[in-house]
Amino acid sequence: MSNFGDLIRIAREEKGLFLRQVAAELDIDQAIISKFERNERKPTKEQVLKFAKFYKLDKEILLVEWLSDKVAYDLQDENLADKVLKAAEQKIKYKRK
Amino acid sequence: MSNFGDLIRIAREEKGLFLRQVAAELDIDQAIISKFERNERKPTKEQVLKFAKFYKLDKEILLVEWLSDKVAYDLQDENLADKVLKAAEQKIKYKRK
DNA sequence: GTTACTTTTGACCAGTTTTGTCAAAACACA
DNA sequence: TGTGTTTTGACAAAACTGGTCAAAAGTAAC
Repeated sequence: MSNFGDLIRIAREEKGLFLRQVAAELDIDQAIISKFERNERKPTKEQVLKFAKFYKLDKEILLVEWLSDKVAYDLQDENLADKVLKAAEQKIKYKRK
Repeated sequence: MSNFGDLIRIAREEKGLFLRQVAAELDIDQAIISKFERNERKPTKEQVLKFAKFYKLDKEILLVEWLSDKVAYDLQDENLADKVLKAAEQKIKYKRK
């Protein structure tokens, strides 16, 4: 199962870059990027888009990864997760009208 | 489409109680309960459980309503909502192992 | 083991968001 | 108008986030 951190760590390693370099390029502290890569902290949406652009990753894929990490995190210790997701789906559909 | 606020407002009206009375009973400021009922504020989990107990509503139903409101809110302006929910579902399933 | 480097950890701060309190305003209705 | 309920909004307190930094831990060559 993939997650946001893995995606950006793999992208960085494939390009052979150090945290320091990415940090300088994106103007984000390297300690924070380290935490993003280990899923210890969640980036903001702007940061997600920065990563997508810099690593040339599909914006949508990265955003979905990021948001679903967040949702899964919110529901992690809820045994009601399935019901919640179904209900949320209905509500979102409803709002679209 | 139901939501947390409607459920507790209807429950209160069915019992013919005033906000003041519920507030005293649950030790929550009546202004806040008024806001919960109009979905202007989100309660904490503890508060959700207090309402379930007091109104004798099914705990699970109320929690699902509350959590799905939250998830739907988080994803409201994301056109990726469907993909996000599917991905989150997979992640939760995966974590269960 | 020492050196030279990268990554991780944790303490701290600042800014934002959330939650609670309260009283006044708005509303309902006899 | 008078008596009650509900809603609103300003404010404070508490909790949460996001960023900064330096020290600690890890890695590899020598």
